[in-house]
Amino acid sequence: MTKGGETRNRILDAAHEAVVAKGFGATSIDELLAVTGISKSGFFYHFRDKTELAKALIERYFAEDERIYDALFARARDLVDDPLQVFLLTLRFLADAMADLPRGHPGCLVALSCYHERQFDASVRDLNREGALMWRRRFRAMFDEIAGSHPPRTAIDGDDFADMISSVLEGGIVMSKALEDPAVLPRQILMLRTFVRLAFQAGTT
Amino acid sequence: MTKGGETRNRILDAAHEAVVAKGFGATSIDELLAVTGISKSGFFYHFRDKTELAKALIERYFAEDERIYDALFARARDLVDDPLQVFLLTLRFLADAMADLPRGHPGCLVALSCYHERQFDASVRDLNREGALMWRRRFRAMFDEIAGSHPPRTAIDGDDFADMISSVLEGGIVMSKALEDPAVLPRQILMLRTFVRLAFQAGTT
DNA sequence: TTGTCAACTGCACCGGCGGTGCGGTTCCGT
DNA sequence: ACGGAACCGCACCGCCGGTGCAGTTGACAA
Repeated sequence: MTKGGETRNRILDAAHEAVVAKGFGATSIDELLAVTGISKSGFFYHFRDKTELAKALIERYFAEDERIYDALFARARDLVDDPLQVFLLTLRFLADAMADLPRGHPGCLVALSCYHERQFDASVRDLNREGALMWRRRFRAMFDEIAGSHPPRTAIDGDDFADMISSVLEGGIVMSKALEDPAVLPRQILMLRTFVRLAFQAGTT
Repeated sequence: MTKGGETRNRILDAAHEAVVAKGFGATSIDELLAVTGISKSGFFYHFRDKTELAKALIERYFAEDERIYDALFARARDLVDDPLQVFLLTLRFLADAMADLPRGHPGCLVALSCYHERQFDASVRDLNREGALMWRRRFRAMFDEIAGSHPPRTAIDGDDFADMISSVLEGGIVMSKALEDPAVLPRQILMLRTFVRLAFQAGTT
């Protein structure tokens, strides 16, 4: 990591913390300068403008997101074999992980960008879209794998199923925030787990 | 309606349109003045500050939201009797209504407030919480009514079920925006319908 | 008819913020 | 010894949220 890269990361760290806490619009550049101890010129050396900061933030967010899901799925695959059980266990892990966050999920940058306080340019929208499609592909693959051995009880479109996972996660975060109750998100993830179970399992357990 | 009330509403109309299109932070007061033709002093005569504008916007949004759901449920109750069928039909109506919006759902003010571009004060948070609880009560009542005649296939908490409805709606809006595809939201509502069907119906249809 | 009050207008001004421009400095690798 | 990456310092701009205050208009009530 070059020295420039380190500074850039320090700015991104500070920015991420402030943005999830207060939103992008309410996070001023001056404030990030104060936290990181960098000068204004230094900031604009690394980022052309605030929008580019947002882009970098989202890119980093997706990378981290990928890493987390990979780890969660891998852990579940180590413990069970059946694709359906892998997915159900992953959702359980995810719910546990969300429940362990004392102040709840800090907020998803995709949703934050959608409710763009500032009108972002096309590149941010494309980034967002690509991220959402990444989720769709991931969960869609899982759906196909499960459906291979467990015929769904009712006709379900794979993409719709995949989007449902993302929707409940995004919606769960929103509802957790709105209700000011961090427990809502993990409980919603478990509801999603129930849905998956009902969709694929013949039994009533 | 007094003259003052009319002007206030005109401001709120303009504000609502701009806010769902660009976010709260990106909507300037000056811009609202230009659209409504009112003076800056006039604006601040009606609203102490921008936060109070947000509050008024959210209050109006909830009132409209209540009205819409009441109408949807009433229409469904007119057509079918069984509580489960009423709910399934309502979800169908809702999906159709969302599909009819040419540019998709413009965005929910609750989610917008949660991803508060500006840090809103406690009163806005309370308003948001009250709105989310309103949803919970409404859908919870529906759940209880259905569960009375249709024992769920698996143990489901009523509040979690109710929040699931809100979550999928909120998440569906986010995913629709992220994927830049208005069709995602209605499809997610139909997925939700599938979930409700699976949760309560013994048959596999 | 006069007074009163809600509902504004017009204008000057403030501080914060995003952003620009530019000249200088420090330090690291070659 | 030199060039370039990685900054610092500072002056300046325009927009925006917000304040303060004096003045105007029109409806309605005494």
